[in-house]
Amino acid sequence: MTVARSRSDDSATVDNPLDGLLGYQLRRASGAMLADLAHVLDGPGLTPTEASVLLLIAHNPGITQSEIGRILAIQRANMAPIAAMLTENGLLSRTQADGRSQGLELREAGRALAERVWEGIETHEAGFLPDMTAAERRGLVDLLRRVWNK
Amino acid sequence: MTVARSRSDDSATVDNPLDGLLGYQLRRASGAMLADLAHVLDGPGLTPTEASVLLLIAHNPGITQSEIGRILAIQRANMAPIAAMLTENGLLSRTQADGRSQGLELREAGRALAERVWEGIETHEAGFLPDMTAAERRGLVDLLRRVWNK
DNA sequence: TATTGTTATACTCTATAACTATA
DNA sequence: TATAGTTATAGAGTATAACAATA
Repeated sequence: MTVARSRSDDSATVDNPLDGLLGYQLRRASGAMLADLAHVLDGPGLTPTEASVLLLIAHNPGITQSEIGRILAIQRANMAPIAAMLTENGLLSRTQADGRSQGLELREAGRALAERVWEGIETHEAGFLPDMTAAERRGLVDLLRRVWNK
Repeated sequence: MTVARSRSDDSATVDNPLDGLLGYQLRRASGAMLADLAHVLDGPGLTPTEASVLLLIAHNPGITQSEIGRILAIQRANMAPIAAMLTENGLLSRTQADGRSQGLELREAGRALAERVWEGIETHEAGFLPDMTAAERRGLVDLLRRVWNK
């Protein structure tokens, strides 16, 4: 028999109605991984968003700011300072593609940093749910992709 | 045989190296559900955070602000304006527990709103991954809980 | 007309520091 | 000493509007 516990009982088990919600668990899980990632990226001196842009350019030399924004869900207006920062730090070079758009590609320092960032991310990723097989992990990632994609 | 496509090809398939990352997929999935939830809560006039506080109080009458903050990962300092807003809108009543802490419980309007909010959330949740069994969904939620909990 | 890059700006969310009153 | 509630503030992250140049 369970007894209704007074809320002044400090160690009381709290009934969290959000606990079974997909949206709530996504928020908490995402927040936890993002906080850990931010810590990992302190070394390289990048924010998670900047790192994602760096990696996307590394894999797609010649991509434009607008294209990056569409893929990563970053507003065009918010891409400008990110691209400017990467350029000022000597990580990125811009080549005029047509009169209004410029293709982005990494300089040598950018490629080296992207490699370092990627290694950090792999370690970071492995730290979460380490007791899953690669197949199970892939299944989870595929499921999450279906939540927002398409 | 695949051919390296020029980046000036607008419909080019972009190689997104983040696509297989758990952290990235969590971020995108969480963002999509949060945006949809915010839209759902436009009616009740609450933010997702305010709604989560409302529901937690509904299920735990007498709970304190600090306790809510610990459970939902909201700073004590950020709980103050939320509790003030709910009180000013006649949703919440405060009862002095001891000299420094006050137990929170919903007023009748708060209970009614919590009920309405919960129904909205259930519809919202059902809109994502509707082609899953209840057991599959529970499995996913349990997995996500392990990502950040403990 | 639509798109690219840009600037300026506002708004939300979250984090920190400091203070008081109390335990 | 530690905790509860509060205020003030600062920093991200993100959103909108507008503009010039170009397609």
